[in-house]
Amino acid sequence: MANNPDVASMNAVEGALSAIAFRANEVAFHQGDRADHWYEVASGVVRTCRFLVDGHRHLTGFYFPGDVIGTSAERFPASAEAVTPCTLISHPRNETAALSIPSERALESAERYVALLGHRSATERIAAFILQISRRPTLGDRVPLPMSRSDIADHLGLTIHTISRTLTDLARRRVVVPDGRFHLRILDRDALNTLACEPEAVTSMKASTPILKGL
Amino acid sequence: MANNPDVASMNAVEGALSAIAFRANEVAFHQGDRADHWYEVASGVVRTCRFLVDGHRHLTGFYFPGDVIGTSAERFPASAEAVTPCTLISHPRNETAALSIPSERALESAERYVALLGHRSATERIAAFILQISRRPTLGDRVPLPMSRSDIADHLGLTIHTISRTLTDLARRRVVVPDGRFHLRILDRDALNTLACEPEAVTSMKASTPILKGL
DNA sequence: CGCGAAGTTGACATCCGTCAACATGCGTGG
DNA sequence: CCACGCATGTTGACGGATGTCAACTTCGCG
Repeated sequence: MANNPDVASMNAVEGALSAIAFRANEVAFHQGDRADHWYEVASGVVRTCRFLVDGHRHLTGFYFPGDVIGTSAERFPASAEAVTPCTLISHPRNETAALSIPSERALESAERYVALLGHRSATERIAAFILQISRRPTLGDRVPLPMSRSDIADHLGLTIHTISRTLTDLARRRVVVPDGRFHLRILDRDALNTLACEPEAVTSMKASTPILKGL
Repeated sequence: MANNPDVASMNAVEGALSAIAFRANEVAFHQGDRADHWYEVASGVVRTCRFLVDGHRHLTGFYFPGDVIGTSAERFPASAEAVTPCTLISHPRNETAALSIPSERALESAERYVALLGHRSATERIAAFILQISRRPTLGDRVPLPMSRSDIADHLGLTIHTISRTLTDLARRRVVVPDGRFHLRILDRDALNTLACEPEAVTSMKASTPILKGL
């Protein structure tokens, strides 16, 4: 329902584009579905989910306006659900160009993600998460956080309790404070960067696990 | 040095193949190098590593004879080192066919890996790790474990102490026992499967993080 | 006003990392 | 053949971070 002609015309290069609106928590597509379309977020926020047999849910990512979903494989490796009411533009999957580059990017971000989940504390994960969101264009120090604690928890591999406690602690330390119901305000970006200490890969090194033990 | 003509001829479909031998801990290629060749493990075991600025090492995978390395991207996302003395067959990267499928597979295994690191206990990770190795063809219940504890730790996001303790515990419970210096013997594969409880993704589900809480 | 969902906070338990001591294996050199 | 030293692995004691359980609060909505 509620098509959005403005949005649809934004990218109307070919004829077959269509904009689809979703209510919060509606499912845009399911994991395993044939990916004969890919999607661009026009408005709202989307999450991609995988459900594991042990009952856990794993959110592989959040997608904001301008982001694209479902370009990397022949079938969707995760389902997509609306975090907020949102509009998606669906693109038929015939332009072959859209294939390899996003795939590499997906792999790259997967690797960064692995590093994040590997051995990092709750504070580090949350700091990195906030910074990641804050880094998208046109955003200043006011970071949207439209997803629930449970969504964040399932994305970072933590519990809602730890999320809550850590955010309270960051607020007490005046690093990021709540700003309205669905936003955070970054007060001390340097501190946040230090906390996150992004584990970017370096090209060469001899050290093993212990941090600069005997060096 | 020490080329292996038997191995080199095994796959000699084109002319430009070459087999290269490496001693244990030698580096086959570095992270960031142009991937104008890809490699097939002919003998021995190889690990792929990423080094993070915080001094941690992250092993993205282990490769056994028959496995291929470095097919997914234009530049190697990780360096490759010999775990044991090994022989690699290098293939020039011109056949375009080798690109997209392995890339999807890499992404898929990355996602499984993320699920593994997400929220799973040391025992679950180690059980899954052993099962993963044991699953390769021609292996029975005798699982090769040629890599050091430190390698396993850096792969699973644990410490060598936890690895050691957990293996001891699994042996005490008669699930897997040491079998020679570099092998394990699986005594109770069912128990191992239960412990690992492979978090295979299912296609639909409503549950959130808590395991079947109110259902 | 009341109810349920979501979030916060506290008490407690548990897992795993850290520190430290010791054991084992292996190569080198006497 | 043994002595020694270093790398690797094992084990124990301990503490801290985070999950679990439970109580309470807040918010949105009828």
